[in-house]
Amino acid sequence: MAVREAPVLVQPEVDACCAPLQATPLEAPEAAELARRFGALSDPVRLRLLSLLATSPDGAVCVCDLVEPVGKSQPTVSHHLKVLRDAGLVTSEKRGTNVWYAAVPAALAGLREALAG
Amino acid sequence: MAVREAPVLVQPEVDACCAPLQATPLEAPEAAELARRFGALSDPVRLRLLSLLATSPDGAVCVCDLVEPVGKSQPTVSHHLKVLRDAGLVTSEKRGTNVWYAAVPAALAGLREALAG
DNA sequence: ACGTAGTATCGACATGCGTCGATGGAATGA
DNA sequence: TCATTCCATCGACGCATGTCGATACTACGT
Repeated sequence: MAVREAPVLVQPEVDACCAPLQATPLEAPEAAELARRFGALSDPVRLRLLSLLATSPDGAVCVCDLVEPVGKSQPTVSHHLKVLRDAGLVTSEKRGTNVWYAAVPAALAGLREALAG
Repeated sequence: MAVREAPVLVQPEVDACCAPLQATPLEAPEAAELARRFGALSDPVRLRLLSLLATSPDGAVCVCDLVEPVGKSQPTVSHHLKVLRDAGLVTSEKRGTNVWYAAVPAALAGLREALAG
């Protein structure tokens, strides 16, 4: 928890998954992909982690500073971060022995559009 | 599947669950509630059902017209509709022997706000 | 009263998922 | 070289969830 300098993580490309629910009836493949992404948001621990990243003034947070706030074991936090990363909602970057995570705003925007009216 | 007159369903009150993820770090109770709602969107069948309701020109669809499009058994469709209703994303109304379901746009808007940047 | 059609519920099964302790692996400092 | 710190992976456990067939229930038509 010592003072560290937060790196600025590169934001990955994000592919806009699906058309809005209200546009046209969702087909099976689109629905599966959207469900996978919303599934990443369907756990309270993951939402809190994502919120911690999104509200970080530096834009990135070290894993070591994520474990205590959510009150789960280190392996559990690592697991959830992996789920978020696989869903494209966060990015990570190794910096020495530390790993920094950052939210991907464009990915959140993409999900928002799927819910657009 | 005969021609039926679609009723206009009353839209229920929706309580704005949570502040945006980017506003302030999500606390456990808020996170649990948000996760519950996103969990309702984490299944492809439910997303397709919701999309069918949201794209219906009449604003409401009879259950009997939802079973075939999603390709699941009637009990399974009934189960998913219940999950969506418990999450406040859809409303239902009995009309004779039929039950009509409609999307709740305000609920979708609430989730969109939680993702707002 | 009786049969029929439309939904919801029940019971059961398989699978997925969250959780943790233990372990492995990489990078740093002594 | 060795110990330490940080993070990811593994293995295992219990619980939640998606799915279906069978069944119960309600409203309607005859």
